[in-house]
Amino acid sequence: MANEKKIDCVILGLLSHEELTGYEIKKRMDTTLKYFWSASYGSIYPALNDLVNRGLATKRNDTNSKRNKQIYTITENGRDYLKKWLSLPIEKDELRYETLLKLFFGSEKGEEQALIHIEAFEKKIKEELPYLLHAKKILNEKLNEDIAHKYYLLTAEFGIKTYQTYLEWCKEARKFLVGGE
Amino acid sequence: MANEKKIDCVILGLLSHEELTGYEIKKRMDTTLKYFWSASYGSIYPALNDLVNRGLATKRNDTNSKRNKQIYTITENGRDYLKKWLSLPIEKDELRYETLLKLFFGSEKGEEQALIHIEAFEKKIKEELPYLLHAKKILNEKLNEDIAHKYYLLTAEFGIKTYQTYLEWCKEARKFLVGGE
DNA sequence: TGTATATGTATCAGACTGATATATTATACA
DNA sequence: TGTATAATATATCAGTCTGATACATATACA
Repeated sequence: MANEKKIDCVILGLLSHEELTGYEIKKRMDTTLKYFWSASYGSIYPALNDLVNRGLATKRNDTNSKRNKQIYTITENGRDYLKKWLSLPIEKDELRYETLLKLFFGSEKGEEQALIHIEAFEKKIKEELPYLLHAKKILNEKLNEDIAHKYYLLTAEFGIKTYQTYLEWCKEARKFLVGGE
Repeated sequence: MANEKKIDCVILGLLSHEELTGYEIKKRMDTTLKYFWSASYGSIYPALNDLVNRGLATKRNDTNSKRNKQIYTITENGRDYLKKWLSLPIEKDELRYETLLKLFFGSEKGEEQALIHIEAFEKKIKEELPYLLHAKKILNEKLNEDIAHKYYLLTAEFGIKTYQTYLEWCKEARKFLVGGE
């Protein structure tokens, strides 16, 4: 145990809310989950096959659709597996910010280059923040419709608060770099 | 190009400041850099051999030490390579927080379990924050001793601000989960 | 003297990414 | 109505990196 592959757990987590295709799972990753997790096709599709083989999910061909859609559904075993994983202590929370890495080694290239990276970071955060704010608004309105919304809201709130802090830091960092101190 | 392996760049970044052994590089990763980057022995040692083969670093046996120490030094080519990488736009800033992932799927196990994860997260942040605050103090005192300290300070400040925000979020999240709304 | 901890190098199975290939269907718009 | 473009959908793979482990020596200290 404790050898739960992350990709299996994320997929089961998503399937615990709704039936999905591999493509739809990737979309959820790239929109909703991207603020704190990510996954590639190269891990999603093999994992889906594996989950079916282990009886944690079932696969059926969507006859309604004209496409060759494979719809995946979580099984009771899959739900148990997910619950067990959710009960285990967190193994790792990891930041992997290339911006901070390049800034840390910034003396090699100087202030001008550091400012470029900070401003690019600021721009990206400013672009993404509205999506989080919008999600918060919608989730607050529909808070009673689904128990899961409460948990979604907590993670959205986390993103909003940290992004706002990032923007404050950007401002200070720019000032610090330009104005000596 | 733009095919710079991250591990090569981090190592060259560290070597641009001082000569180091593989073991010391790992220590820097686990102490200073861990707030925004990480690396394992499994990538460090092969990368060091590779850097030497490509002429970006040199290796010499420490004759002073009784141990079989290999000390690595950055070359001029290595410094150029590092500078080039520092000038390239940031490819990816990534958060990988298992805490948020488990919280997002929290409805499956309920509030009690969610609180456990939030409190564990809070505890870890509270333990780590003093190190960042201490680093900030030291860096501020020695700001004039080394140009690099200015850049170290910026990343420490980033960590402090975000960690403080995390703690605020923890407080609110606990309140939100316990007190209905 | 013993033993626990720190220093130091190295390797490997397995997880995951990023890119790419391939094909079909929906949609925009001319 | 035709057609180019975007979106949907699945799949694979070389290469990167982790986490674990193995092994050996040096140092602190009891």
